[in-house]
Amino acid sequence: MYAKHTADPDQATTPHPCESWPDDGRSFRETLDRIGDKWSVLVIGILSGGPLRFCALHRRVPGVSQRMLTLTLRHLERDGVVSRAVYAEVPPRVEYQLTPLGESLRAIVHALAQWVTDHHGEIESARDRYDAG
Amino acid sequence: MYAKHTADPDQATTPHPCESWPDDGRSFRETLDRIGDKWSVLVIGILSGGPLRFCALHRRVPGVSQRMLTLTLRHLERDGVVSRAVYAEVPPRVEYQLTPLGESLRAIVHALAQWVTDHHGEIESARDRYDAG
DNA sequence: CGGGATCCGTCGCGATACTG
DNA sequence: CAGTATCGCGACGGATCCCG
Repeated sequence: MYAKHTADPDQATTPHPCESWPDDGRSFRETLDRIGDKWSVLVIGILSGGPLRFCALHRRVPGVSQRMLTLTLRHLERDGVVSRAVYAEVPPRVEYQLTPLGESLRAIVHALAQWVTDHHGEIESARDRYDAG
Repeated sequence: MYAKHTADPDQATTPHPCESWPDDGRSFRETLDRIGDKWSVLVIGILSGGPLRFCALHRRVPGVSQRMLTLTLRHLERDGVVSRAVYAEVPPRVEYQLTPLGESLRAIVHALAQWVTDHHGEIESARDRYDAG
């Protein structure tokens, strides 16, 4: 809206992609919506321990429904983050595991898990303080 | 709702032998729902560049409505990630900035931003491949 | 066992209008 | 400038049934 007042692109004032997102955050959003949706991070974190079958995965994400787990896995598979291996056996077996692309997310997901673990108490007390005041 | 047929509160007695998660994901979810919601990461990333007023923030997250920006900021404030400073002036001025807790998220948010930037192309081609096959 | 299809409630989220 | 209030739609997500 207001970016017409000068011919000079304002990229000179953006040293880090974080403070002023490239593409104004739109291309970020597309990807972020996958990584940041309700279950993706949990699934990626769990799969970082090794390949798992659907049921085992389901057991380890307590709140998720089969539908959402299926959808999450489909999205992650579409984005090339997890791979799906079907073994034509009886009973049928399907194993999911991280692709190299997914592996490259491990550090971030683990850092996030660590952060949440470390600061969960702080956040809870912050909420109490906010709700009290 | 359904836990009437047994005296055992199953939600607290599931010692998941989780290989990769520090907990079973419940407390993780509570916090993750805030950090991982649609706009929080973008807002935190932008605020990592320094304090900003509401309008400036709004301008830097083009897709967000004022309503969602307000709600996001309220949630982040409640969780102690963002602080809100009101200056009783005319015109009114409100500045948002990261708290120390929020600062501790900078590295993760930045890493996430970097990852998205680095792998956005991979993900797009993965999607094309998936949609084609 | 894995998961697609369907029904359906909830609410996230945007658009709009109004206040201080 | 910095919000709050209200409305409404569409996506999200759970429950259920059913098939390979």
